[in-house]
Amino acid sequence: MLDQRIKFRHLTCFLEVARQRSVVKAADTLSITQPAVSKTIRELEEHLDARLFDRSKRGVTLTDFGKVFLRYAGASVTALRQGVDSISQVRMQGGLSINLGVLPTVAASVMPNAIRHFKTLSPDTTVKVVAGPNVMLMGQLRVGELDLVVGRLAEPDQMSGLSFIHLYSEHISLVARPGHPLLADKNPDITRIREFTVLVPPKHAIIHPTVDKMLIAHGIGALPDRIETVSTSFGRAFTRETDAIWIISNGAVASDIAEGHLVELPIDTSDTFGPVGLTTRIDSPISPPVEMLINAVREEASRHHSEQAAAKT
Amino acid sequence: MLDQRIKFRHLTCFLEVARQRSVVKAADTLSITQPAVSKTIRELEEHLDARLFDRSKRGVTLTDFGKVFLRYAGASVTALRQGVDSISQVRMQGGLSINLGVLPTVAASVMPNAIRHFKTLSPDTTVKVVAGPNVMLMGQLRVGELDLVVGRLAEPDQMSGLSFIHLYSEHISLVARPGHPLLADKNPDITRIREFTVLVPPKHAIIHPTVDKMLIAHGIGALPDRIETVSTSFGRAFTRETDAIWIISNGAVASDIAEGHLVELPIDTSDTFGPVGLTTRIDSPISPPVEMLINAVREEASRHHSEQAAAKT
DNA sequence: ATTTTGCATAACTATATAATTATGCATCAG
DNA sequence: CTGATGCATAATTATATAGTTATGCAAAAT
Repeated sequence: MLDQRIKFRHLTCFLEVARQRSVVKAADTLSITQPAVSKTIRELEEHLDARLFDRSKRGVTLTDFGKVFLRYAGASVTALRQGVDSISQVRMQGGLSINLGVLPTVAASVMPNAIRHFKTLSPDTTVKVVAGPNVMLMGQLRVGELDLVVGRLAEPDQMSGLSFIHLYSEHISLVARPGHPLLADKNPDITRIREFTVLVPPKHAIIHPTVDKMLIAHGIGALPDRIETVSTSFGRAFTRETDAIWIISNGAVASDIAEGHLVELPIDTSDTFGPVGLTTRIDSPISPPVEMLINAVREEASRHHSEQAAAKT
Repeated sequence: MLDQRIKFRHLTCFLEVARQRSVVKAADTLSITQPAVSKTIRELEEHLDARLFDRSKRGVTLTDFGKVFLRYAGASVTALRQGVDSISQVRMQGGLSINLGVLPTVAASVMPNAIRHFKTLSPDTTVKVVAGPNVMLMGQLRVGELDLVVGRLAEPDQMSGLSFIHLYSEHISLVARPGHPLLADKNPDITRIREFTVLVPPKHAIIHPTVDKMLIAHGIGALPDRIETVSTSFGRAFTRETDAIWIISNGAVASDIAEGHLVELPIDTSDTFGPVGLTTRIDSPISPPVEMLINAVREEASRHHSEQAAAKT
């Protein structure tokens, strides 16, 4: 049971004594007298009903209890400090803000609902949504310009210092407009896509290497007539109006497929199965607002996913 | 600046009022009178120099400040609660313990040093190291029996509810004893490995599908003479004493290769490049001791990695 | 138009607190 | 042996606290 009488004074004093391994020095930096420190520590020990320091005549050392408690005490005061800080931040800027990077896969599927849900929970937090090539987003995330990036797991060499939270997995799809010539055949020869314009992800896209591998695995070499694009809005419009074939992560076109605007080509893309999730920095702790957004995205993703699974049956 | 006079009484009272949206109800559940709650909230507001609630005649609502502060206040009391809990845990069990799952890749390379380093930082924390098939370890992690699993990133479908922190990436190696017949040729025909006994990871190993794909890509079908094993000690001994070829993640045999006990076959395994890292649960927050261990592993991994890079030049 | 609801304020009281100074006591260095 | 170091304890004091009861007051409900 938590002793309500514990003040932050006790914790900061404890932390200072632990850091300095000395009551006298701690008293000095805290600008109070030595007996005051002694007494404060004793109070804390009484409240916790555990000895935190071993006292000797040559300084003090943490007991096992103290060593353990040290971490939690630090976390506790840090949290409160952040709380006080963010209050003044709200006062100055008129609100908190989250900077969010969004990759194409989720930009149109999971994220709109997730953010909508988050905004009902926390309407005063400004969410800034940034789209762009994943290399750029990961760079910004690492530097701290972004708090969170949602999308496919980036290539290993870009992941240093970053943490990945899995949401679901998806594959890459080849889609075309309904009534596309290739679809006339029930089991079309997939190498025939070389006869058409193909929209492919550009070099810097996460799925580029995966797409390459898949094409090779299916015996399709270099595509003679190709357009490289990241723009799903362009890809969507272009594919619906021409005979072009669009190679794109499934999430980006899932709703279009469901609504019949686009049709998936019958090709085995199981090799392209890959994880979609949330990427964050490791070093800086996740702030509560970001944590709330993460939860909202996770919830929405699982809902979204179960819907998709249901739709397939 | 943090007001030292803030007590946990203030925070818990604040949290309760925020939760109930009512001073009267909060007073009830806290078993004190309504004016006491009013006063406590006012004190907290004075200490923070910010209004936390809008008072109306139909309950109270959080202000923007209050909404923001709420999260941090929650985090702060949670941390202290955990601290108090872990003290009693230490008292009962005579020490904290971390349960750690270790996959073969890192069992012999990164982890020994990492844990040694961690023990110098936190000698009183018992570290229990569990090895085993990854499916089992991931299951235990999800249930809470393990706090952390270190190794290759598991297949997407096992990653739900888990978070992955990238450490480095490695590929899969084909190794044999020095002086192996295949090595007589400078550029041996790799399909000839079918002529030998091959040790391969079993079905439930993380790298199993990757190995399968690689074998197919190199035009090697089913292996006629194969032994499936997870045991690196068996694999190591068997490979050194016979003409068997061992397909195993590079990390598990890196030191043997460096010391000349085993030799890598010259085969392109770049497709098998994959992330190695730390897997944790998302929902339960990472406790300070586990966080320290994570840092120790990360440090050791980057040191280890830079050494490897240096060794290659 | 009352009554009820929900919170604030005031007045009061017994404790608790947060310091202080003065002092004691063991250990360690010289 | 002596003094310095480092912490604990005691005595003291002004202030803060954590509650209490009693009361007020505006909005909402009846």
